[in-house]
Amino acid sequence: MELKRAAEGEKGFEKVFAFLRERLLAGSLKPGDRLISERELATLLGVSRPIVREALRALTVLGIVEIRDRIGTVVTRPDVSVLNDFFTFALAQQADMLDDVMQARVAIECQAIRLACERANIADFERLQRTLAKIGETIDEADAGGMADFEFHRSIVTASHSETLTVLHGSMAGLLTHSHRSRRELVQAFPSMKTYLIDDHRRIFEAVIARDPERADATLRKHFAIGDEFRRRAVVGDLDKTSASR
Amino acid sequence: MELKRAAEGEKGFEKVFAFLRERLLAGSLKPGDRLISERELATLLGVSRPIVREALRALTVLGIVEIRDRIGTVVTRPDVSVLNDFFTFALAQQADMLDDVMQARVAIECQAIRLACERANIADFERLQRTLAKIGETIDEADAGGMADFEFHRSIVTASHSETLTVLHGSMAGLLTHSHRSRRELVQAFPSMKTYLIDDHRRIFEAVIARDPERADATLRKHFAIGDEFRRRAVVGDLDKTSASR
DNA sequence: GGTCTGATCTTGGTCAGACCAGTATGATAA
DNA sequence: TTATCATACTGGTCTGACCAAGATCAGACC
Repeated sequence: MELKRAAEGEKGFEKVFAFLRERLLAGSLKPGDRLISERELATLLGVSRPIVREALRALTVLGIVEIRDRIGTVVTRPDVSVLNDFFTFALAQQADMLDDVMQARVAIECQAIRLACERANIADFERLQRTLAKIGETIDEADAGGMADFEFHRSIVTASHSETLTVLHGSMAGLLTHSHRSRRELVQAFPSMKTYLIDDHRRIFEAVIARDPERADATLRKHFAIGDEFRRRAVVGDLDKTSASR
Repeated sequence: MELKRAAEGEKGFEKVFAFLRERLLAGSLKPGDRLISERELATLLGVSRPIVREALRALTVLGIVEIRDRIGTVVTRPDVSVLNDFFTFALAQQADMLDDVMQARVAIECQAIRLACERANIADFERLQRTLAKIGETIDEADAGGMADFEFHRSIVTASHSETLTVLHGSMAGLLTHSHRSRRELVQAFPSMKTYLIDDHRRIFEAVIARDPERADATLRKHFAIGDEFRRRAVVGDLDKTSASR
């Protein structure tokens, strides 16, 4: 059997990992299933328990499996946290990747809003409306304001009813949260940004309500572009063109 | 120090993982660095070696470090394979996620082509031209044709010069490769699709050359939409009205 | 008879020490 | 100075053991 040969050919960790991988991919191990105990797995595959634990731990960080203390190991549904971890580490080692991640976020969100225009239901509309209102209410608070902004954009993605888009967006949005907040801090100093924030989001909302993908996409893109412009000016210290003072 | 408290508060695996995570995120451990040996790490953190190995293995599957036999553990640059693994597992357990992943791919690629219009250089143009030509040459071969198609789209993303987009696209494109190929198999049976494939890709190429983001995005979107349409018809077994379009 | 309680089995979590097989290095011999 | 070889590493793995706490089931109690 090639399966057995493969299991014998690889050693230790790889053997166990491959063994479980096959079951997972083949579908014989589905979410909710309990794996056999570590000891059984060890004797079954002819390896030691520490090795088995390595493999299980590997699957754990991949979000495939969950090790429950004194209960057993169960298969879980793939989770966002993996991507989160990945992007976190990736970003830490390449700070210049931040703009890059932002691009990816724009990509996801623009696609999401198109889908949202087609698939959003009443509940989605209501959530969008709520979060939009929240943006108006919290316009003067840095933290709450940033949160509201985040929630609004997340609602858009949720309304797309696309799990993959939601997952990807969620994993990146976390990293970009502080960027949201830093933008919000600018708002405090420069009231003229308020109109930008409120009006822009409202226009986006209206486009979704109108179920107009093209307009929604374009409006959202413009929204991001303007946000970029603000940040660019902030770097140069040239924020006066919006109001006065400095 | 909270750092020490955290290290003491958590146990075993978490302790080691958190310890390394901090160094990685703080930047005191950069790609290329060699970690101290497993034994040292174990005594340093007051845990056993198997536990250290669990943590190292976890970082390995996350693509953060690489364990080299009899050499040591070195920090690597985050790799695509993690996302690949994740999507593979995720897809295996939720087959209906395929269309969803396709949506994400469209999202990434449309954003990428916009960036490509701005940032592509001569080399990118040349690669696009080569892959475009390849599509024409291999139009009658299922395998080679699918590969050429894949390469063309990949070239677009590469031309965006965005690492994140490239990584995401790469991790999803693999899963969708066979979908490409199955489409190609249809080509064999229905020659009228040839014009669609060749002309569409050429139009996309021209839009990039013209450095027109809007047109490129729109053309690419249409390309995907038509592809969807073809697949839809294939399901219904109604592939004759190809040149009609909508 | 039904319910509660507790001993026992099992599970994950961890440790200590050991052996192997190669690598890297430095000391010794040519 | 160079070439060779012993030794001190490294990761890779195994064995066997202990702990704490959930799971289970038998026996005691109501």
